[in-house]
Amino acid sequence: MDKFAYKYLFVEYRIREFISNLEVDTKLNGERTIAKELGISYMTVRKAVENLVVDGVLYKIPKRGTYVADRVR
Amino acid sequence: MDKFAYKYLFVEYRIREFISNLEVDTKLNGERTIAKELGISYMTVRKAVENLVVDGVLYKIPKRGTYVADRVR
Amino acid sequence: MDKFAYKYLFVEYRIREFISNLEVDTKLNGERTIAKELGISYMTVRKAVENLVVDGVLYKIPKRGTYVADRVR
Amino acid sequence: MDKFAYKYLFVEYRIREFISNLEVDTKLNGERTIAKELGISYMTVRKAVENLVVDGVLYKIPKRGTYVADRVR
DNA sequence: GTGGTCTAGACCACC
DNA sequence: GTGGTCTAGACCACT
Repeated sequence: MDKFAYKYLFVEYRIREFISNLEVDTKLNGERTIAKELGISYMTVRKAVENLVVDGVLYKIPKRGTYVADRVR
Repeated sequence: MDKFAYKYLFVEYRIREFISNLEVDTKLNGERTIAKELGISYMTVRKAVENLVVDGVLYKIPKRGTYVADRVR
Repeated sequence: MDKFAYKYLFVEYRIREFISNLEVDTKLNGERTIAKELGISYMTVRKAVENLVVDGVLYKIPKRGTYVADRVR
Repeated sequence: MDKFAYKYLFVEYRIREFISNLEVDTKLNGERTIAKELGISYMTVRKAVENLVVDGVLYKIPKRGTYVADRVR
């Protein structure tokens, strides 16, 4: 983790790793749950997820959840 | 439209009005189409739609479209 | 209040009214407090304040608060 | 810069880097100046700065300037 | 000079 | 066709 300039880059990496085995449209755990799992703050997870949405790796449906998109590599 | 300080506020109002009759998850026209319909630039429509996404009124799935969310009013 | 198409327009009106007597740079109550005072949801206040920031009537300093700006008319 | 998927992510990174040594409430250069310095368009800088404001890293006072917020790291 | 809005195009990746 | 990014200008209000 030391090699990441920002924590959220680390979180992004971990999420990418985690979802690489998942089907497209799989629902992820909530951001607060992920935060607890990684022992990291909610805001950091929020930022990481947001970036992954921008990257097209995840997509969000408000009030429903975050899902694996089709640009997972 | 004259009563709106900014065009994007006008666009927000028009979209809110338009979708008030629509079911959740209804797909909207593309942003470029909306721009043409309103005789307004694409980037301005993007800003309005983005605001409505922040408000939880719409949600976007990248490369797929923009949809009515469940926080309409 | 019936004459407002959206609640947040009503809230905007009330806030404008309230701050019209205040000095520039006066700190407002928190958005959740305002929500309770008006008996209205936090999200609605959030939206109203956001619009007033866009209008230059209020400005926000993250983690610190919302303040009366100099465009109060 | 090549390692960033989008220019605005590069700009975000550069600004984060730049302000990491600065005091809270330090005023940044104007967005057009930053754009020229980085040889990039004004609207792209605006998007990056907007993201950093959402992140709580910067805050803006309209017509006055952009400042370092207290959530720097 | 500042942030804010707006235009009228462009190219990209993906579906 | 979709959303997303980006450009290179413009005009505005206010400081």
